[in-house]
Amino acid sequence: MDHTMSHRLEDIRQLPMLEDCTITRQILDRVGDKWSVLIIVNLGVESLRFKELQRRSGGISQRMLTQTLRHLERDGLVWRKATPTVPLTVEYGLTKLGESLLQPLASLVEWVNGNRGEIAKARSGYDSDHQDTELAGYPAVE
Amino acid sequence: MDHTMSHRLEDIRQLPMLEDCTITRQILDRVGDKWSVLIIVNLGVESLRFKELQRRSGGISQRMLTQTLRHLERDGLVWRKATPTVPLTVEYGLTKLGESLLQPLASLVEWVNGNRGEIAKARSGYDSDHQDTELAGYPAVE
DNA sequence: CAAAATGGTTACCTCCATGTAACTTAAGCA
DNA sequence: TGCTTAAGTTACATGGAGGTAACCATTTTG
Repeated sequence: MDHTMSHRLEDIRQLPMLEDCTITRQILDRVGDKWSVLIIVNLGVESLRFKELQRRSGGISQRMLTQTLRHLERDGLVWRKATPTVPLTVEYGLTKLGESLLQPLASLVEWVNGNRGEIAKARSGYDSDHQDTELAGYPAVE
Repeated sequence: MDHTMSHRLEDIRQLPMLEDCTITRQILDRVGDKWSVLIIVNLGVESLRFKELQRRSGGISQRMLTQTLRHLERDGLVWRKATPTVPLTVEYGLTKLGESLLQPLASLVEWVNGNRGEIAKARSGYDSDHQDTELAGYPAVE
């Protein structure tokens, strides 16, 4: 029983759908942007008002927070509820769809946490082998 | 038995590690960049030489392909094997670590594929509610 | 009276990710 | 002679992501 390409995931064959797939790229962009994941995770803990969310998302500006929230809301991951008090009260939270994204995100983050050491090792190995040909300046390691 | 915050993932409590965590951000950047996931997926199918990898990664330039590969190699996700033939022969493939990332990535891509419809619906709903306040020009939907 | 707080919007600036195109080396081929 | 190939590197240009700061309305607090 010769099976040279043994333990690859069977999922893999489906993944190349990604090439022509605009929406997948857009969601990956969202996952990759500077604030979305952090916002989603914070709202995953509990629903929050704008300012409180900002406080918990260390250093995000009002502009970026609104922008990020608008994107997430547009994609149906986050809901927004404004109460016309004075001053205005606005609450944000995850929709069902947003919550369903927590699992895949957690997989990713857990992968990083589980492989932090190996990544760091790979990097310092690579760096000492390539001291000359510098790669876009990473600050050493870990 | 009152448990107001019922069905949240327990993982969530671990996730905020992400805030101070440079390396997580770096890996998310990689996931979010334009080519890394595509390259990883292609190499997930089989190891490939440079040109063949380029052909399968529709439209990537030599410059971006080398750059992306160098980053992935540095992080220990991809190996590179150069054979000093003439012209030079170089083969790329996933390391064990790289292969172990396929699963989390597949989760994400599958999430997108499974929720494509709902996302599209959310977007058109949002857009018709906010025809005025335009969000960074998305091209309609799906 | 002035400052703070809430939830934004708008204008402006900068840096980096990405794209394009030319150049390289050594051999094979017509 | 000169074109092609493989696997890059280098220089240059650009769009957009992201940061900073000012401004808005209204009410409460000092």
